[in-house]
Amino acid sequence: MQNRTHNCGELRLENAGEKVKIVGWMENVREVGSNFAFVVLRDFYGTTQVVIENEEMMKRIKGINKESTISVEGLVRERDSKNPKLPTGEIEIVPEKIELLGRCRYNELPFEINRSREADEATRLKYRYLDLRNPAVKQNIILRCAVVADIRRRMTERGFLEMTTPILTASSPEGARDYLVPARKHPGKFYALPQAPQQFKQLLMASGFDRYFQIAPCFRDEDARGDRTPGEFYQLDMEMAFAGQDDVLQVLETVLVPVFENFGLYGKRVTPAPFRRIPYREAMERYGSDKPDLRIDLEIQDASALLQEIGFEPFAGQTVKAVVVSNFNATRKQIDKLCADVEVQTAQKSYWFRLDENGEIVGGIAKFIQPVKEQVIEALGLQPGCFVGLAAGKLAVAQKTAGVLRTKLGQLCPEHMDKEQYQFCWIVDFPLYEIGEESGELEFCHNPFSMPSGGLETMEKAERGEIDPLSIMANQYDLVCNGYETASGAVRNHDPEIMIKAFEMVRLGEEDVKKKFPAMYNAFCYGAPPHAGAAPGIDRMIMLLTGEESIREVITFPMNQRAQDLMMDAPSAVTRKQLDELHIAITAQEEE
RNA sequence: GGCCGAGUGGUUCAGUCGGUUAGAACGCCGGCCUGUCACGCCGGAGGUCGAGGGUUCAAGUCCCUUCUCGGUCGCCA
Repeated sequence: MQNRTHNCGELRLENAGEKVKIVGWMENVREVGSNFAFVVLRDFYGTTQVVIENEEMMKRIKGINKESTISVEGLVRERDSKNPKLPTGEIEIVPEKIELLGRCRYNELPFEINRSREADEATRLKYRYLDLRNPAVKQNIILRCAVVADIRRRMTERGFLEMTTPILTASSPEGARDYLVPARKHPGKFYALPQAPQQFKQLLMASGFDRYFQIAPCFRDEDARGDRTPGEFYQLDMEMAFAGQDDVLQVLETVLVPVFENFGLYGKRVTPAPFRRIPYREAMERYGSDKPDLRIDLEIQDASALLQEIGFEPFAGQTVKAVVVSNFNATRKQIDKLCADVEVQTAQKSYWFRLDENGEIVGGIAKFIQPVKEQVIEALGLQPGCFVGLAAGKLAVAQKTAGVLRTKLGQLCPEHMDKEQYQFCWIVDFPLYEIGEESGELEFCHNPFSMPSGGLETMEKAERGEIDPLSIMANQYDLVCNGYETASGAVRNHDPEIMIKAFEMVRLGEEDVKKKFPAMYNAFCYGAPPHAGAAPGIDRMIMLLTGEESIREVITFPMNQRAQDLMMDAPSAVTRKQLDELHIAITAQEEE
């Protein structure tokens, strides 16, 4: 027999008596007698048991290290003792011929394949090809393939064309740090890897493509987080011509809900479309975050007027935000841990007190609350058994701290957080401008591509000083799921005149627009369609679908926190000749 | 770049107040075992306690420096 007749996951009782050939990795050998053993053969599809019953085969097997690849030809036989936990647990193979296909030269591996998830992460990344042999690790990647295929089908069905855009492109003047690529033919000049195909997809709209999408690689030279891989990531980049916010939201809702229902952990427990739309300011006020976890039923209340003047120093003259938790029964130890965690994450202190079962104010800052007890109970709607978490500071700081407090309190109280579901919402009406923390001047809040709400009229009013620039909203939206930002998009600014006015507000002008976005500015001067789009992050979506907390678990070959590929040893030094060709001189060299 | 945590046989960890020969589980090697499936039983090998310096009669343990990994803040239009 040349090729395998079956894979390791498909043989069943009805195959008994057939002569077959299977191939795979020798996962384990269980010797249970002098010339009697069970060999577990594993391939992509599953595992199948091979039974060794004579001296010849025993010798053969003993000469082969585990994790070698072998082929086994033999007869399928019903097992004497079946294993109901395995799909192939009713049969075994009685081998006539065992061939060694690829020898594993080591009898000790960096980690045990089936327990690789417990191993040190750097070791896993270095030996990622072994880590991926673990079916539990491989499963996330398989799911990712299925999800991407499903998204492609759904987008294509809706008339979106999948188009690729350049990977070597121009450095973009704003946003994250670029990855630069030296241009051999142009000494001193550089390509950049795109942070997103943003400008290209908008140019496609100007070209008359009506609906575009791409599973697009994006490159940003920024530091990693648990939910953010360094270097590169993928997004479902999409854009629609002659379309507005409602069109984009509707497409994403109808594409993503079935994806989460079919591939997620919680079946049909997915927010039905249309999702709630929460204005940015309201989200900050009620949830203390622009990516609220709506699985938590707690909301933030304002307690500034109530608590500012009670003589508790940290509250004096500050905005005070409160999170009230009913039927609270966590321990003192848990509360202290909670406050410590909040402080680590926000660099802000948080405060608390409780209204105990007897209606007494106790714990934390109780003695400061005591004098205004009745007003506090009334204003915050407290019942006996309530816990009140408090944060204070300038408005944004108090909101953000209370937001973290809210999330942690939700996670602490199962009664207030129904975890087993996907809760979606849109955050809309982001401010177009903000006062930059360093500059103290007006700056773009998010990105300069979004259409200001109200368009030209709004910008003219702002120009004449009739409205505060800070009150201008952008037609921009984020998709949030379970506290993660899963997509970001906008109705784009396709009008050169509005673009210039938007730039003028931040002390830039026509020349700056032309310089920063020459292609887009010029293209839009030749008749551009109104258009809108968005970009859900694929990696984060797979995290949500698999329940993984580390983004590295859903990427085939991830880099570590310091943006190194330990398996390929990237980044690495290059030869002098390569550098010379690229007209690159290294001025400062790290000790190596 | 700041802060927090971790680093001990191949792997995951324990190691008390500084005190005898640094332990366990899994893995590996050898032996036994004819229905295992996380097989079992017996025996064995395997350690520069991340690195360097210091305190001490004595350091895995205390102090200083440094490296590495993870988390977090800054950063991510």
